[in-house]
Amino acid sequence: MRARQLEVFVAVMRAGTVTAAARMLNISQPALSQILLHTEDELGFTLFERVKGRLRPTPEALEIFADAERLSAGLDGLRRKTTDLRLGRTGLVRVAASPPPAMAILPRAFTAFRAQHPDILLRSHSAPIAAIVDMLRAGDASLGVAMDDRLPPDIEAEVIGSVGFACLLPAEHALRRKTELTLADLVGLELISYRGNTRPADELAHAARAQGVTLSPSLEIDVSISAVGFVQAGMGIGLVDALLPWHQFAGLAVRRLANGPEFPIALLTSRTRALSLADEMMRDQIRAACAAVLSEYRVRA
Amino acid sequence: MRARQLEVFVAVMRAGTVTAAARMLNISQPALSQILLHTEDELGFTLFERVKGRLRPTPEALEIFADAERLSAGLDGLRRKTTDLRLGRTGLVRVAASPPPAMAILPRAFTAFRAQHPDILLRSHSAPIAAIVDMLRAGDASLGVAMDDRLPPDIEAEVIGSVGFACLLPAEHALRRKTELTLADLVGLELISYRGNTRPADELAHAARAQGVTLSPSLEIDVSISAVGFVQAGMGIGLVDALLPWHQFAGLAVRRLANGPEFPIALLTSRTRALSLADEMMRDQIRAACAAVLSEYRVRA
DNA sequence: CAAAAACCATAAGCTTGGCCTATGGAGTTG
DNA sequence: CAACTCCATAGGCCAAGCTTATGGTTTTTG
Repeated sequence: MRARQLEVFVAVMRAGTVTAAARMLNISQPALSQILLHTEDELGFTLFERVKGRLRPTPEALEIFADAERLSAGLDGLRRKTTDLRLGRTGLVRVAASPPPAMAILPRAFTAFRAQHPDILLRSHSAPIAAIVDMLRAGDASLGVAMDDRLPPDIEAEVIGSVGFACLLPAEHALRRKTELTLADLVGLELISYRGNTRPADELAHAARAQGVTLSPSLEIDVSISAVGFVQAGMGIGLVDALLPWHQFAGLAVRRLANGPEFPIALLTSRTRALSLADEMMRDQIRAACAAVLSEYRVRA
Repeated sequence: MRARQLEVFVAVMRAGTVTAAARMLNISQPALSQILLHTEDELGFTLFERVKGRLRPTPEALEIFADAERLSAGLDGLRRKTTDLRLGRTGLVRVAASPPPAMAILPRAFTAFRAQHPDILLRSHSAPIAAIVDMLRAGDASLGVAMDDRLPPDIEAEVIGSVGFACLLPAEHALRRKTELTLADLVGLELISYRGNTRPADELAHAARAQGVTLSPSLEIDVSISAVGFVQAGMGIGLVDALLPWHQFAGLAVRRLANGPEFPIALLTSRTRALSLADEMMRDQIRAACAAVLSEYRVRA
């Protein structure tokens, strides 16, 4: 039994006459009549008795009607679902990002995405990079945004921008007079920065060596945002990525670090998993949002 | 989405490769490949990523897989059901009959039917004729067997035989010497027979008048089988249809009534309801069983 | 009571779906 | 590197599904 035959049968059962059923399905009466006759021929038993030019359901028709109706409705539902999928009107996009892009880029990307596709569920996971990789592998997220492009081979990293470092000064710190700081300015000061053996810590150490200075981070952090509290408490100067919108936090002065290393901003996807259309649209939005955020930063600097 | 596309999609999801799926569906690999490609084209999004010659389901495919599988299974189930209906391997046949045919004809008809169609449920309702008509009208039974052919116009009655009357004698009654009785033999005796204003009572009275005798039923019954107890108790001679297998009851002697009226045996159907194939097969069995029973009676007589 | 309306079926013709066999290209493996 | 496996394409066939045109029945209506 083909899907069309099912629809025709259900329509005739509901409408009572072939003509009305044809109207319901927006096809001609002979077309529907043919399908119905052909269906009966294939089934091997009649579905309707023709009596005085009218149709009367046979017991067999009554017997299969309930199933036919259920299946027909199910097919309709699936068709609706697929058109929704085609138009990107349904689905769930999960993005895992480390905190700086999660706070700086995703809000903008999600806003633009939501404006275009109001019916797609969005989920943002703020996680350290190792967790992001795990989520991408497991399919718990289809997109990742991190500040590292050195990743396992099964993770594809597309660099969509880069940012330098920012120095977070306690509100009344002397260095706030300068609009830009260099590594040399920080020598001998209490520094709050990334723990050793991480990408940014290595890059910072390398840059310092290149510039002939020695830095001594006295407080190591894991995620840049956790520096906020320590800086506010006056425990030192935060030396962190410039991406996170630090100006949102009170009690901080933010200054660019000149001649420092750059963080790549990478869009991560699993090589073993395909992106849905919705994912791809979100990826575009993230690229755009990243570019927009970076250009704003450049203007401000 | 056509049913075939659904099946192909499910098969590919389950099999993992186009080739294996084609084997599952017993079609050629190119045929399945085409259907899959065409389906993706119609849907507007890809269901599988082709990577290194292999297929990998897209998130969209995963999203609709559950529904597709459910629907595909449902279609399979419906197809099985329809072939069962065609072959008469499923269904329910309900027959309403008055007690004499229910006891004399239906056992034989049901036995033959069951031998041919062991999977069809059978239901026998023993009921007075008015109830049979109601059941046929309501669809609670599709076939009826009664000993009357004068029925409302919406009930079709096909006479499939006729039987005369039988006289039920208490075990030691004097009349048992005769192999056949006439109405004249019964004059003046205590009779147990149908209540007035019923078809058989009228016919009996008419026959008696025609033969110039007067009968005086002293105990009126509704259904012939209820005569058994009264006859066994010696309350009189039962004058009832010859159809019911009276010889099954102990303490009775059965003698044919010669020159008495005949009961029609009628097969009843509703004119407003169609018969299922199973109903029609049962109707044939009832006709055959009736003929067989009547010929046995004739041999015995 | 006859004309109009409603209903179903058939006929002829077209487009597309679904299937085949044959073949080729791409990737994996012994 | 050759054999194997996998998927896609090409060309051809038949049946499904749709159209318009038309005719036969039965019911409704003026």
